Amino acid sequence: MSATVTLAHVAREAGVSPSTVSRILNGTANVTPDKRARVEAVIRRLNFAPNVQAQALAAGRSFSVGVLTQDTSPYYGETLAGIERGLEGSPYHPLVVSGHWEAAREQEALDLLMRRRVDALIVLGGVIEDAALQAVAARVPLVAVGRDVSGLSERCVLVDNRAGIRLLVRHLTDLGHREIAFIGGPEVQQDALERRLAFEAALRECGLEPQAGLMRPGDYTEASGERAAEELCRSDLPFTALLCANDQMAFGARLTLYRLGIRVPQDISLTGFDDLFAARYATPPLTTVRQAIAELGQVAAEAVLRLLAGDHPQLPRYVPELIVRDSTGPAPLLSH
Amino acid sequence: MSATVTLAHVAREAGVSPSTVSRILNGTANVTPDKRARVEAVIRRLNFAPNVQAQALAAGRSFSVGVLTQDTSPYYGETLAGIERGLEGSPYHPLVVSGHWEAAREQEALDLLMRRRVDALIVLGGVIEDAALQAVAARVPLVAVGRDVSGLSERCVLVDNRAGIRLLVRHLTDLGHREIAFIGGPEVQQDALERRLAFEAALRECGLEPQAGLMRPGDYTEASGERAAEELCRSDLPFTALLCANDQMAFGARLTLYRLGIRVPQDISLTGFDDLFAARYATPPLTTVRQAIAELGQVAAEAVLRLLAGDHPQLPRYVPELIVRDSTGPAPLLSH
DNA sequence: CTGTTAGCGCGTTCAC
DNA sequence: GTGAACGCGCTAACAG
Repeated sequence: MSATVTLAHVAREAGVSPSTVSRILNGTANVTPDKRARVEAVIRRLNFAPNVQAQALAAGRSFSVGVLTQDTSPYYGETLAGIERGLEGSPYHPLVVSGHWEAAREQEALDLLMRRRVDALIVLGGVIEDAALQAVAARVPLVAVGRDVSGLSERCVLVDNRAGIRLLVRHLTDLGHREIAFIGGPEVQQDALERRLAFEAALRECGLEPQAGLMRPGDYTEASGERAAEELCRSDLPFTALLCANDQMAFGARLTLYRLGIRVPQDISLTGFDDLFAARYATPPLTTVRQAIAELGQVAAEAVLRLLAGDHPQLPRYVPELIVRDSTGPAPLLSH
Repeated sequence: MSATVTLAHVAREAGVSPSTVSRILNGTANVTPDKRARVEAVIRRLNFAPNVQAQALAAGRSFSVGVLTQDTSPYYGETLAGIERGLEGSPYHPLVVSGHWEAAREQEALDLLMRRRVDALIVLGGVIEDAALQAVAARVPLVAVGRDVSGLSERCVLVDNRAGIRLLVRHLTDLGHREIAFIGGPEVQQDALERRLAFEAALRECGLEPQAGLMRPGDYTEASGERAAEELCRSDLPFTALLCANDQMAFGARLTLYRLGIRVPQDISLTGFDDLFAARYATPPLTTVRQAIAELGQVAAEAVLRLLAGDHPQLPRYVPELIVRDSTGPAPLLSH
């Protein structure tokens, strides 16, 4: 059990003071070339690696940015990948904790991150009150993704859910669909509510009236999409298109349609929202709205770095893009 | 900018010594009820949260376990979810870093984790030399998943790739398939090599001879499966089943088959390996081998906790299970 | 039971 | 340019 090498060991071995070693490590001041060479040699020989905890304690910064995520769905997986990429090259590293869409657990996660003295925070969604986020934002730079935190709007990376849903509805009505069913997300979440409202509004814009019987609640999971689609198909209300509030539910719905022998898109057109990586590999490939999730994560990370550097970064507004694939087609004559 | 509250503040405010506060925090020793009550009140009032860095430095343990993962594929996503679950309830938290399947970056990741003084390590796959892992294993408890590290075999959570592949091949031959194509993984990875060898062996067991023309290399990504399937279909060698070394490549291959108008399973039977969450939602649902990935992660995490507690946990051996879904069916008369 | 004294490993003044 | 001394916030002997 080789005892850990410390900066002091290096100093002694190199015949210099600890401060000198520290200076070389951080480039804090000039050091004679030969001394520097000597120290660097010792560092390599002893395989010295500075204790980050000690550095953090002494310098007052931990070089870690806390990330409050929610679950392990592909959605957050892709966002985290973006964050990792955004932090790459910087001395900062992400410390990820899940809140599981429960205010209490989100608060615990935030507490944990604060106790670990993260230098900054990235918040992905969540249902915790804005006040709690404002509180932590008062202590460290904070950027939120997919959620508009009151009082911190200029620190939020958002997509325009309204516009995205409208693109889908337009696309479907252009194809001749008039009876469009809808599976929504958990409305405790901002975006889920926005998408449902946007769906109803877009329908009206197209001269159609939302029908309660064609709208089912889901919770953004595949299983809920599967179930909701079942209910919709069992009811006798006819529809030729099924718009799901996110891709995962569309995947679930796809399974139900497959089981019932309903063809996509010949019998029913199917759409999602998010453009998860998997959407392209669905059968048939899923028509959806691109959120560029990974990019959102990366942008958030970069914004955090700027904040940490004392900047006041301008967060870009993201406009969703319609991605037409094979899961949508002309409306059939209503028959099933 | 409310200055951070320290243990010393609490002590002063409560009229006790810092040690007493520390004792109450850690339950290190008995304290008079009234003193304890007084201190706890102050803690709540001041909203005191101990600095984990300082605790780590003083106590010599950081309460974090490092996780070396590789990429952000669903495979690792599910494993990480399992690890998180396994650590839940314990005072330990995961610190995740990606190695991107490059020895150099994996080494960097390990260095980073050691500098952060993680108390233990969980290694997911990777291509770094065993020696490097043995080196870190000498400093902290280490558990590896999906990789057999020489000298640390009793610390490795493994699945029997041979057995899994054999289940698939048997399943296919039982269905009458004789011409089975194969898309393999990157053979720098242990499991990919094992699976390819197992495929050839299983074929022979069934009295069939592996045909080089029906075997294509992939890299475990959807895109590589897509491409490899294209090549296979363009070649004039007939086959009635396509066995992919993992689910993701099967998803990619599925897209190619869809594009070419080849029906699954009527024209070609398709199989994967891993049983990712998404396998059940493929169209048609994918026949595959269950690895219980999330469980593997959880088991690894629990093993690490036991090691940290001084135990010598016995890691269970995982036997893969064949999951028959709709992507496989009787072999058609060769025609396409 | 509880306060006092030392560090944990490093960064950072401050003088030299 | 460089070393000595001090402090970051907390835990752990050590006495009492």
